[in-house]
Amino acid sequence: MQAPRWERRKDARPAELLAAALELFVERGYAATRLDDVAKRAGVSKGTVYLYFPSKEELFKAVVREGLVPLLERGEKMVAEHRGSIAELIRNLVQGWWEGVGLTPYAGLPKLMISECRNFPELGKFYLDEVMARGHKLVRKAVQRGLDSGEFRNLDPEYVARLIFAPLVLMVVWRYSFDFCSASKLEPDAYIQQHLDILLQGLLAPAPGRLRAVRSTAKS
Amino acid sequence: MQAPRWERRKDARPAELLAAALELFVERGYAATRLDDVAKRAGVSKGTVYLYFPSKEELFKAVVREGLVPLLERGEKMVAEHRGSIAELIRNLVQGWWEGVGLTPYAGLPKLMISECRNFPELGKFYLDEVMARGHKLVRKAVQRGLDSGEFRNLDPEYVARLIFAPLVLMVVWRYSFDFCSASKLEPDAYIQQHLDILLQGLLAPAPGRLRAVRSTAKS
DNA sequence: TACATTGCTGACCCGTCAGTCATTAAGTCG
DNA sequence: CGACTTAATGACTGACGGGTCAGCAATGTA
Repeated sequence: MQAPRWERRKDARPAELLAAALELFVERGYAATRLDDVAKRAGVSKGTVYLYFPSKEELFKAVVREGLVPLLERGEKMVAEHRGSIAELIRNLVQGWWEGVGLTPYAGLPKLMISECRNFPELGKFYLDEVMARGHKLVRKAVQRGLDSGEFRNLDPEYVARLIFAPLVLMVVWRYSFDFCSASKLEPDAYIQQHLDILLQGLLAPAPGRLRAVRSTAKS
Repeated sequence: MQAPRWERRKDARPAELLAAALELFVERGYAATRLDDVAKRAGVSKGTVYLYFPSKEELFKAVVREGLVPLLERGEKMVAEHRGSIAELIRNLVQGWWEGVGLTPYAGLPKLMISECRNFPELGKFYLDEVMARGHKLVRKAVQRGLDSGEFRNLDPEYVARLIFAPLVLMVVWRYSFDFCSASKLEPDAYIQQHLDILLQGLLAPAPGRLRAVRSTAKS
């Protein structure tokens, strides 16, 4: 009459374990997450974790892999297929990142990787190669198109690509660290719009016939 | 004839322990740093650490306190005493931060706090109140002066202050995390100059008689 | 030299947690 | 139902590291 103490659900376990692990890694960091807790949140015991993943490290890698690769593919498709102004493409990439990462539990991964990759260099290298380099390349390609067409003024696409996403990345890093000490008054949408507003005005080539130089006067 | 096994140096110990702790906390993070190693790097044994600091947590707090308060005082003075264009003031603040933090061992603190503050909320609150809020206020005040004088166009100084430092903070966070997995090709000075170049062009009010709107077309 | 003071040592204690494995019981088949 | 397979359990091990403290040795005093 009573429910069985546990059920056999071989197919569903890995996904449930990955979801639980993502939550806890993001909440507490890699080192501070106990596999007992991951198991409990997934509704199993610790031994079960080891039926599906050979070690804590492999579990971590699986979480990162499952989460971000599909999003990168979406972004690459956007760059390849976009027609129209590059300013618009950049707005769309930022918006897509915000919806696909910023508003999902995967928003915790940047902070997680920043925190842990120095103590787990193999994981860091994996994330750098498979995620960051690929994302960066995608954005740089978009910027390059803006340079080629003359829509943007003459700037280094390497740096511009970083500058586009730096405020966004830092925002989600923030949310998963300091926001738990003190509620942030930051309104993400307004912040993003203001960033894009300033950035794109800064990038656009001046209208023909008018140049305003903004030069550094700092020494060195 | 041989040197004594150890010497009494009551006055010098705390500073040496703080320096060793800063290095190791920055290298490995708070949780992963063993007090045995801090002691060894400072040339003493673990017991000695507990003669000068009541716990690992208090040691951590002391490190943060010693490092950043003097720098904030310098920045506040710069804002209060500056005469001339606000674009110039912002360049100077950024340059001062880069020289006083970015190029020193304290550049590791942002990554350290980001990594640890969620697991040590008391530390996070301390850093947020004593360091970040104070630094943010200082920058916001500078931006406000630019708005009041009409040098900048009409923007939210709260967000602008964040946008000024986001790329810089992320850069040092990077340096203390991913750079150990793969040498970065980033040239910090050029990156900073390009950031300021784009940002300040984005902030400046258009010359009278010419307006170019850069509006969002993304849906909400 | 004898004695007192105290900065410093390092072996030890004890809680924690990744990883193991003997055991248990859910599901399956005849 | 009984025999069998295997998903799942959870007590256990061993390593690790924060924190303690009894004793030692460097220094001061007479």
